[in-house]
Amino acid sequence: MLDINLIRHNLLETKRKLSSRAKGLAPLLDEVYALDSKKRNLQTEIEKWRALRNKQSKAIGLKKLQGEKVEEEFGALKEIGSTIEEKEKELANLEIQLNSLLLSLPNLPHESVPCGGTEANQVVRTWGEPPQPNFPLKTHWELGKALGILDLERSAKLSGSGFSLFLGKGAKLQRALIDFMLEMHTQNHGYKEVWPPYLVREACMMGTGHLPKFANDMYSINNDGLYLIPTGEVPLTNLHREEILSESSLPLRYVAYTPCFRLEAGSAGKDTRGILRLHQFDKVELVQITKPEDSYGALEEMVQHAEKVLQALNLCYRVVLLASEDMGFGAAKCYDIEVWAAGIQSWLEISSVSNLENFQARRMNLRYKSSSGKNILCHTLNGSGTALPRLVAAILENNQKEDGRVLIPEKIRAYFGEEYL
RNA sequence: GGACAGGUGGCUGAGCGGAUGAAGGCGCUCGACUCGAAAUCGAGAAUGGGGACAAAACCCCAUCGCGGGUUCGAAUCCCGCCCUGUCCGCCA
Repeated sequence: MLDINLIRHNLLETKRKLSSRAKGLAPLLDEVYALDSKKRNLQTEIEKWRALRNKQSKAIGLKKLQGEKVEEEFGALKEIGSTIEEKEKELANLEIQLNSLLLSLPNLPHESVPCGGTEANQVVRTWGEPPQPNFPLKTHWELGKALGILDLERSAKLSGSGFSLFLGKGAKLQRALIDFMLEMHTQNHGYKEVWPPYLVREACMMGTGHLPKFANDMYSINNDGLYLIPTGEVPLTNLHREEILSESSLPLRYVAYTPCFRLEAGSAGKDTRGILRLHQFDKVELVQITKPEDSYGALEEMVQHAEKVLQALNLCYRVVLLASEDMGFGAAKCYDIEVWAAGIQSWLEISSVSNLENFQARRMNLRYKSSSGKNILCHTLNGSGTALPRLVAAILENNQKEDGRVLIPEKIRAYFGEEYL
């Protein structure tokens, strides 16, 4: 959520920044501005009436205590009461309009973010070399099927398209990769391991910004109003919703393995082969909660934490700084990490690391008490460290041998136990 | 899922229709005493918002789990919901 004070005092600047994300957003800010001033006028008026009522009610109480008659004063006060009630309804209405508008606006891009669409994305660095063996390369779904570790026919039988089913060594590989990544982030990068719920309340989804705008992308439980998490970011970031943290506890670093559930309503027909786009997939997620002045340092750090995973697995990747129009809803700045998949000859987005600044913190009222005694909104960051299906796809396709076997990266053999799939 | 008991400031805990934004205690901050500390004494200290202002002081409003209702007036009475605890049931 944007800071209403920013819109009040720097309307033009805010409009300019927001416009770089998508066309048509600037007029909404005019609307916010108008609603807000209307709201404040009405609020001031109501408060004057309330002050009057409080004063007179108190006077009645005093009189009554002294045994004086007070009944004749009730009429006038009752009238004030109904005036207030009427205006309060009007105010509540304004507030709902204003709030739903504010909740639907994306975050402002950081000044270092390039303006434009995907064509303006910048490759920041590339690591490793795409493998170029001298035999025809198979895709991960061909390899998975041939090795008997990935059965997409049967996952469709169970759940329809957009699900995966790993068997035997394929299943074990999932477990090994999860374990490997959790160990790395907890032991080397200072994250605290968390095993959170995968169903959360509506308030959590509001807090991270997945609601109200993206209800159509999520699975919900109509029995009790809970939502299946689309990413581990949701439970991790919401851990401290509505809290005032102590300054010394920051930064907080959390890592969790979770499954992720996405309806993918808007992506019908995209990435239909293999396991590149699923309704349910697994991910190791990193989250940091920091002081405002520390968040951009933390962002660079987190990208490197995710990179370490790919480096350890010896997978070629590149880091991309996303342009303003390509970033997610709440991000002020975002890096994607794309891993090379040799079989399908493509870069796969395997991690997305974002600084949300105080966008989520404002929604979830997440603050810390500074040494001066002030309560200050925290900054929140999240990033995948990393997503599993695309990691598996990359390992399969990049490490395949001519005879169809797949070499297990050395660093996870301790977790996996064998040299080949 | 059922029954009962609860939800009040950083914590504990009183208040159960009016002068209470909230007693007492603990903790915290500042000051006095002290060579220093402890003890003692004094003072201060919630959050959000609006107004005014260069800014602060200041004025006002809201907030006692959340949302409604009754009332001139609600932490207090009524209704609904959420959460916590205990017991019972069910269950991995």
